[in-house]
Amino acid sequence: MILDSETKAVELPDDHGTELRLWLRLLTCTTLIEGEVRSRLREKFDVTLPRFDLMAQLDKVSDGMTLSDLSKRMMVSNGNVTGLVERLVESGHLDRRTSETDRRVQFIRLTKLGRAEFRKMAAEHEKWIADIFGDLSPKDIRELMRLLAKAKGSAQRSAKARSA
Amino acid sequence: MILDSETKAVELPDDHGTELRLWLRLLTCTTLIEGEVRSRLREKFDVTLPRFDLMAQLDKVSDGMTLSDLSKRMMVSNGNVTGLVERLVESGHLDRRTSETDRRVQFIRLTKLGRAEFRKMAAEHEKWIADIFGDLSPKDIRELMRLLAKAKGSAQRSAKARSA
DNA sequence: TGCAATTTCTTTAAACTTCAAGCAATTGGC
DNA sequence: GCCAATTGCTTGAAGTTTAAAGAAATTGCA
Repeated sequence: MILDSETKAVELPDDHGTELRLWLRLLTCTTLIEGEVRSRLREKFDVTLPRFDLMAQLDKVSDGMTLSDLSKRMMVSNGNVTGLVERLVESGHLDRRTSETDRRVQFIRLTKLGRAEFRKMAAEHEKWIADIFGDLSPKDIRELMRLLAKAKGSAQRSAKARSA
Repeated sequence: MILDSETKAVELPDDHGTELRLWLRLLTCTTLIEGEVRSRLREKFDVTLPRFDLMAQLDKVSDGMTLSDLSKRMMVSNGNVTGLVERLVESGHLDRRTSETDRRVQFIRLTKLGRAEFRKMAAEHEKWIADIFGDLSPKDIRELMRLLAKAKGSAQRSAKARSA
């Protein structure tokens, strides 16, 4: 143990091991849960996770969303969304129509079928998530929410500093 | 607001909203950081995240690892690892040799080049992560570690129960 | 021993993903 | 109005990923 002049424990200047371990744990945890959700979606509804995620974004709004909005909210590339939407229009879950005022813009909406199917899946999905986090107390959840918000803020600060 | 007989706020029996919000926040946080790490790896070292992750697994051991070990540790499919290893052998970062006692098994190792390049990247990577989590106090980190461990355990319990 | 089950790895098809380049439309000076 | 910059979206190439099926080798048990 290393102590400073006032006899408090201090870190070595470049020991960044704890942050790295935190990141690996965060990643493991997310990957584990994501894999579980992916399996269940495929098994029960024969749907992929990206499609579910995209429909989840659209379910939040009634009047549709542009491709750019979707890619920002899903934090994936534009080209990615183009392909996903294409396949979901093909399967009858989505509906696209071009903006009247800006012919570059496409508004994407859930069709009646798409919304109905999504709602069924979402109800199950919510139960799965509740079970997956079932061992956490309400207090644990509040603390995690708080600390993750702080981590997110920190990551955004770091990303912004780099790109500046 | 719903109150129980002792006048404390209670949740509706199947309100699983808090767990869902927790999951979304966890996912957002991880996606954000992962994207940032991916960008920096590409920008500074022209390497993809999956390749970095694979080399990170191999760097932990001196005598190599089988493809199955790799796929378990990375939590990805077997076929996925086959392709990644193939490309990394091609580029001279990895080395494969067949087990003498079991001809199905391939031991994969970092080459001298591979290890040298990885070490350089890893040192930078560790600093990036430290910066990304820079706003968190040591106590925040400890708490997050603890709660994520609990979440992981809970998720594993849930996954196991389903597959049983 | 014999052979069914298991394990290790590869292959295949389809989907997902990013990045970079490019096209079309709009916007914002001037 | 003109035109450079920006915005919204698509395309193409390369790579990653999964799920499923299959090949090869080993194991275990009757």
